[in-house]
Amino acid sequence: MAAPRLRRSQKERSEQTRSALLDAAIALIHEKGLAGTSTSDMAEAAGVSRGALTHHFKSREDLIAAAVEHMLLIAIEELRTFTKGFIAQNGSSDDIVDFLWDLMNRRLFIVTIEIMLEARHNPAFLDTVRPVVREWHQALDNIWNQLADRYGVEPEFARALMNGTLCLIRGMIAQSIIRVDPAYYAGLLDFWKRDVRAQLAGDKPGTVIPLGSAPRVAR
Amino acid sequence: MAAPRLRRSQKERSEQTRSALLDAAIALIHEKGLAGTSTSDMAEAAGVSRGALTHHFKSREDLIAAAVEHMLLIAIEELRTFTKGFIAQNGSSDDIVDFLWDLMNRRLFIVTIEIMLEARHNPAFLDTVRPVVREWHQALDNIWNQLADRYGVEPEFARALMNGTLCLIRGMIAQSIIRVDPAYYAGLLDFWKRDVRAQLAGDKPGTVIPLGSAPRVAR
DNA sequence: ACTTAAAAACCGTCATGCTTGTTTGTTTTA
DNA sequence: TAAAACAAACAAGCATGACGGTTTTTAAGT
Repeated sequence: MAAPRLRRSQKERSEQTRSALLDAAIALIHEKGLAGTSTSDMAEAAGVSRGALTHHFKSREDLIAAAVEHMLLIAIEELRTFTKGFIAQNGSSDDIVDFLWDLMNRRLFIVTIEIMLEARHNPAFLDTVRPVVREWHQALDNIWNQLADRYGVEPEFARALMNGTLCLIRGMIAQSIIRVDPAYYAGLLDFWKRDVRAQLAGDKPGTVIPLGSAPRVAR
Repeated sequence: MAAPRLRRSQKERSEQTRSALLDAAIALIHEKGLAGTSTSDMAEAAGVSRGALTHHFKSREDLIAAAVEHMLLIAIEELRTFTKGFIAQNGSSDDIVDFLWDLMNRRLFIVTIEIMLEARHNPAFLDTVRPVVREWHQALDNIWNQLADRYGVEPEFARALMNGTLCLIRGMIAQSIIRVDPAYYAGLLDFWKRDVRAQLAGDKPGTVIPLGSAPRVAR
């Protein structure tokens, strides 16, 4: 944005500052943590005054909640786009695992865990974010069902498998905060992808066995 | 503690207040989050004055770090005790999964994730907690090795499997913050336990197949 | 087209409350 | 009597929400 347009409609002005604040909030929560992100920080990062912030959001918490909703709605959109492509191109379960890993690794996991930890002891905040989180899980269920269809397994089974995938990814990212070791995580993910493949092919016994990245030793 | 002993040695007094502060810190971090835990809170919860707190710890961060170390050392001790029992009683991989789930679910995961999120953007703090985290992982590796021995698989393989277990558990607890559904988590854990069993029995093809809790449908 | 009044967006200051670390004083033990 | 443990008051800083004032846009009205 070289030179801001000299004349913008009220709606444009409003939407632009609002949007800038939402983006800044997410970026700051990711970078400095929720507790380390003050309203002044957010206003400054968004390039607006603190007064503008208070004009658009009635409290800090209100802004945070809106920012999280904003982020999740975008993620849901990405997920839906991916799902369409997945169906169209006959994707494999590996693609889903990779996609979720990338998606969560950007900012999604860190920001959501910051939010969840706050929500854990702030019931009002929890109620605020609950609806959009529900929407997120519905979008996930949708792709799980597509997967079940594709591999001819029970939806229940696919859901368990994929929820497990998400949990594993969450846990891996959590660990990656202190243990920086891309190869380790890549290995773990490969391990899991093979496992998922085998699980989905479970009705064809012959193909199931070769899991795990390391050779086994006779007992 | 009805009536505090009227006469305690300096060492006793010191150790008692120190210990009370460490315990209070962990309890409060678990209950109200790291950011929501002030030095006044900790002193009050420990039943000592804030002056006593500042006498024993040179800063809030110093106390927090000591408390985390305290917590992890206890967890390491528990892990070692369990490992001994595991070997003595010829335990199964299920026992390990159950043990880790219980252990992490008490306070360990929530508190560590609070700490890790802080450490993520506070290098000095990260350096402080790193050594004890390393010790924790060494204790874990130890039990992984025992497991590998027991099932006659490559240590590398057992480590991958068990690190995956830990990641899964972490992710599950993270999700459990917003989704309260014990049956769901129990199911996921069963699912995983079966998978681990199959993986460890991987060199005996015939026994591998029946994973997953839901029946499969022909394609 | 031009003026003008209202509304919306925006800005900056102020008051309040909380937190931390410091410091000075008191009690308990050695 | 000295030192350690403990207690309480103090000072400085920061964050939030409130508030009064300013600029920009909109919508009439003529």
